[in-house]
Amino acid sequence: MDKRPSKSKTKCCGEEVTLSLPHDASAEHLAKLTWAIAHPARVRIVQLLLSRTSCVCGEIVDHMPLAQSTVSQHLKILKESGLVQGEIDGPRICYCINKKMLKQLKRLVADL
Amino acid sequence: MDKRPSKSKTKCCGEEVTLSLPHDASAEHLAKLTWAIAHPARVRIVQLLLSRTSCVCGEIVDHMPLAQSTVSQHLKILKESGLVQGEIDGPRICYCINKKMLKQLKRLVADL
DNA sequence: GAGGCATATCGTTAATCGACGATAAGAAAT
DNA sequence: ATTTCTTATCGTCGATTAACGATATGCCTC
Repeated sequence: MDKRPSKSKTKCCGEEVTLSLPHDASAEHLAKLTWAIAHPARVRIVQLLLSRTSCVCGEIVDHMPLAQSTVSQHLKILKESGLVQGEIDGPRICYCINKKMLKQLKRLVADL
Repeated sequence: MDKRPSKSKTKCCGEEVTLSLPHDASAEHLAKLTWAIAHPARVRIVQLLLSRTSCVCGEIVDHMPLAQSTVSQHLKILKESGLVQGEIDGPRICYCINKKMLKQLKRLVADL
């Protein structure tokens, strides 16, 4: 997105209003993190992972009204956001919240 | 979404695992609120509205590399989420953050 | 009432999401 | 090595998003 000429608005008064907001990579970051939990199923998964002290795996599927493949996709999204980590534990995979990322998300939202 | 038979998983042990998570309307609510800011442009808008003590309007367009109609759509989404309110101010429209909603969002995220 | 701005809405398009079933891949155990 | 169980990926489909330009709507001013 934002593939357009950027309209860099020097306007007139020499104030150099490059883009008004300070480039803000944090905006992108916040958007990415919030997007990860911007779906009821993913909120549920996060809550589930938090309620169980640490990791779970196929249990998640049992606790959701969704097909295994769908849950897997949601987990992938959560992993890509960094909010969730998956570690191999024998034949199954053990998911857990990345506390550091969660804290980051909380901070970013709190600082709004 | 969630148009399927709900798979209510009584499992076996009489523990009545209806759906594991307590119906949680708050999950939906959180998902809805986070979805509203799950886009860089919308994060920007929220930040902009917060930086200016209160309302702004077409200024938003000037500060974003997006077409007016696109910004308008993002504003619509933000309004629908309740995070932003728009009040008519003569010929133009004055947008401002709904502090109450923002607080709610912060609370929901913080309580994760 | 006509003309001007400021916003909103409409209609379109390409891209992405969310869901599924079916199939592939990986590790443990037989 | 084969089976079994668990998870990931593929391919599909309908719905939704994000973006645009063009057009409609609303309110002031003249």
